[in-house]
Order: sequence, then structure tokens, then C-alpha cells
Amino acid sequence: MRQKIETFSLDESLGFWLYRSHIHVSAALRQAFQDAGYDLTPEQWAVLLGLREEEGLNQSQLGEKTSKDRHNITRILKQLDKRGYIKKLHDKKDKRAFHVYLAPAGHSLLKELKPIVLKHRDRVCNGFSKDDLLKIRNYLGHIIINLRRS
Amino acid sequence: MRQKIETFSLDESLGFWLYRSHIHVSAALRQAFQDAGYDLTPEQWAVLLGLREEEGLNQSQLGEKTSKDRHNITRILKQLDKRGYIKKLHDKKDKRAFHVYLAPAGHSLLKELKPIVLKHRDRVCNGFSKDDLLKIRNYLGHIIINLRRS
DNA sequence: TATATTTTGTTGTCGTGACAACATACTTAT
DNA sequence: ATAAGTATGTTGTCACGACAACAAAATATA
Repeated sequence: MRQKIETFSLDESLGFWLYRSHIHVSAALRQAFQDAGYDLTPEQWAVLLGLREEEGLNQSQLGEKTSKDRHNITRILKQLDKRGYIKKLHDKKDKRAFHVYLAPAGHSLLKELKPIVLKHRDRVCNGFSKDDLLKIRNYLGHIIINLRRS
Repeated sequence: MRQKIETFSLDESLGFWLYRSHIHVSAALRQAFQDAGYDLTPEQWAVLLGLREEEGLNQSQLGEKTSKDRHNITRILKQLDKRGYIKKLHDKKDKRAFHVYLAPAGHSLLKELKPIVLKHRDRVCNGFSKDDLLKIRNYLGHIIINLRRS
């Protein structure tokens, strides 16, 4: 009578599936931007999108919103600033902080990217019902909650 | 009568949810290794695990198995080699290729990490039934298939 | 008020993902 | 057999995630 040895493998690892699917989705979006002639990373896109939803955030808040830490936000904003997509304005009271806004070029970039992103989304979501998508989001949200400071 | 404007946001983006959950899971595993005194990245762990499942692969095959390209495999193996966890043996016929194996230190490392990884897994999967986990894996596999060269 | 702590943002380092360029060597075609 | 094409692996560059150290400024506390 053999005992079951509890073990693990890549294919059984939820974390590895998340890694794989994230890598694929991210690579596909990057490629879609590139094919359309845009030199923009998925991360930069995420920050632009976060900004459009809530302009005037400071960098820490923007980092919270996009799940990136201050250091990375600093550098991603540097890229976006260099390309003229955003503006950083000093807080009038707090001399340390900035408020970040989309520049006009950022707004029009988002408008231009829209069909590309929608097409990408349709590709990723092909074969999923609205209910499936909701379930996936709940599952992933559940995972994130499981990992919150415990 | 207003028309619905099709739009998108971070919270509605499946890709962004994948990013977020992957980042959290990966960070938690990294932290678990660190807390236990191991200086090992989740990526290095994935390569070691891939190797244990199938020793003797060449680097390209190992990359395929772990969803990493040749360049990254080269560097990750360099790290693992430096720490003595793997061995690279020349192919006898093909002078370009290597066969990669776990060194004894790699085997014992995997054994030592086992309780840490299992605890991490329990934390990530807290509240999910076996059926849930199967569904998640199917969903993520579906996403990956959707993105295969089309 | 003076000091200590916290917060905001920057810079630097390392490991990794994406990509280009390259050397070496195997394979196929002529 | 030679040339063309392909495959394996390395190196270099850039962008990003994690982390440490830092400066500047706000806030809390003594």
C-alpha cells in the first residue's frame, strides 16, 4: 500500500499558468502595437489608460492603480514624458509631489490605439461568454485577495 | 437616444487582471523564498522544476517548456550554474547543443523548497475547490490557445 | 520649537523579457 | 562538394520588476 507523495509540476502550478498566459497576452499586445507602427509597451499603455481614468493622480497613486511601484512608475513616466504623452505638474502645497496628466498627444494616442486594443481584446476573449469573463475576473480577483498581507 | 460608446478600462481588461495576479503570485513566492533564506527567483525555480520533470533537454527545449526564449534561458542557466544547481553537458553529435541536468545541489534544493512551495500554493489556492482550479486552468489554457499564431 | 518619523520621488543595481546581431555548426539544395 | 539556409547558443541593448539607498519635504512627537 503506497502513500500518495504530494508533489508539484509546472503544469499543475497555478502561478505558472498565470505567468504563461500573462506573457502571451502581453506579447500579443506589444506585437499589435508594433505591427501598427507604434513604439509603445503594454506597461506604458496601462499607465496611459490609468491616467485617462483618473487624471491628476500623483505618482504613488498612479502606481497603486496600475500595480507598479514608485520606481517603475518614475521610469515609465519618463518614457511617456519624453514622447510628449503626459504632463507632470507640481503640487502647489506639497513641493515633493506631482500631479500627472495626459498631454493632448496622449489623448490622441489613446484614441488612435483604440481599434488596435479592441481587436486585441476580441482575440484574447475569443470563445468566452460574458459569464466566462466575469468568472475569470472573479477568480483572479480572489487570488489577489488571497495574497493580501496575511 | 444615446449610443453606447464601446470603451475599455483597466478593470475591464483581462490582460491587466492577468498581469496583476501574476505579479502578486510571483512576488509572494519570491518573498517566501527570501523569508526562508533562499536567494532564488520564481523564474529560476520554474527552470529547476522544468528540469526535474525532464532532464537532459537542450536549452531551446527547456525554453519552450518554461515559456522563456533562448536568450533568457541562457542567462537563467548561468545563474543556476554559478550556484551549482545544474550541469551542462555537450551533445556528442551536435557540437552546438548542450544537455542540461540538475546537479545534486539542484535536487536537494528542490527537496528543501518543497514545503515552502506547497505552503505558497495553499495560500494562492485558498478557497478554491478542485473544480475551480481545473476551470481556471482551462480558462488560461484557452487564452493561450487563442493567441497561438493566427 | 526641535527632533524623529513618514511620505514622495529619484537614482543605481540586479534579474528577467524582448529584440537584434553574431558565431558556430548542422542541414538541405544545387 | 559547395553554397544557401536553418538551428543552437551567446552577447549587447533597452524596458520593466524588485530592491536598497538617498534627498527633499511633509507630518508627528517630544
